[in-house]
Amino acid sequence: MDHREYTPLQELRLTPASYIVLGLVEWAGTATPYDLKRYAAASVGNLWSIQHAQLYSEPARLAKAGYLKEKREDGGRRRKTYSITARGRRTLSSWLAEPASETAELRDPGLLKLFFGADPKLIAPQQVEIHERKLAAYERIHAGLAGTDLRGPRLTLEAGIRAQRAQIGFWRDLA
Amino acid sequence: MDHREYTPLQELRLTPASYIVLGLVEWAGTATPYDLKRYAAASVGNLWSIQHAQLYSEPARLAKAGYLKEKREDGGRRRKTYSITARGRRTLSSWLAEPASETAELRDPGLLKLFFGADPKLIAPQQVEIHERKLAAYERIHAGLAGTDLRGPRLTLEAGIRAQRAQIGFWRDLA
DNA sequence: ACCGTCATGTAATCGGTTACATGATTCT
DNA sequence: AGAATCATGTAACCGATTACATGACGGT
Repeated sequence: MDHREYTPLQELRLTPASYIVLGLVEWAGTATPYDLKRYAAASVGNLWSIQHAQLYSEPARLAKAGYLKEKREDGGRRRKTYSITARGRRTLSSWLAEPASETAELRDPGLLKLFFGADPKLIAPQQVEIHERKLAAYERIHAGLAGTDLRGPRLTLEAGIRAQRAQIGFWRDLA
Repeated sequence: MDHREYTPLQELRLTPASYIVLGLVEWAGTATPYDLKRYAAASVGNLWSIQHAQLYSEPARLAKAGYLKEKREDGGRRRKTYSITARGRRTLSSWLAEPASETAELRDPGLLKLFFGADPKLIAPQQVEIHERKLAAYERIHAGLAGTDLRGPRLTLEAGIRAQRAQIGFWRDLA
């Protein structure tokens, strides 16, 4: 008797990058890797950046596993266009429904230097500058989002704004 | 005529993990991978965590490139012990001296879900809980550091504490 | 025509993670 | 004595980054 179970198309680990792709494709309805690149750069990229090459490999992986549908255009470039499948949609929404258990790390190169004894006077000014620039960018985008129905991105930006303000305060006090 | 330049022992990219190892080894004077694991878990790990397996491979890489000296003990376990070389020290301190240009990303799984439309009511409570726990841990460690000469770690913790407070505020307001 | 930048994609490499393994201690 | 946890290490895999390439298009 054969006890092997039915294996789904492919077993793969879903990483944050996977969910980013799934999320963007669902939002867009249909997208080529290059579209994804532009969407990501203008939105999630601020929170969680992705290399453009991965926006080619990751959708392919997801398609092979049945989360996305892949369609190749016939003409010249033969671009690939992706759309989300029912399975993909289910996976995405159940990910959204369960609370995130993992905690984020700071992973700030500036802080790392500080940890190992870098001179605060030396690095603080640049850090202030960096975070202020980020803050300004966030606020600009946030303003552009007012009145739209993009609630998620708007809220996320607000979190980012608070984070930048906190860091600016920290480095200011140091300098 | 031969134009090849003198090549250093090995060309390798120094990643944050490299500097963490260099920094810890310099601080400790001498350390085995297992030592590094313990040091990291108790200190930098809060800011930038590292898998323990990498604390075996990374020192080996660094040693091959001349940043660390590797010594194998003769007895039973034949453990490897690392210490920093002059080259390693130079590299570390010049890294410390130049300001960090790259900016840190939030990379918070909770925020990522929020971005893609997760229900705030659903995830906010857990996020508050997570960040409060982190905050408490940081404050405990910070208290234990008072009066020591570990300036870098102390300052870093203060940054972490501010960051946690900012996030707690954000998620509280959401809920 | 030429040059630079944007558009679009593939290939190769490697850092980092996960999985696997086994000896030593401590606890019950 | 057996179980559980700590100590210590290697192997394999793979996601992510870097490098490489070429076509289209707008400006000079």
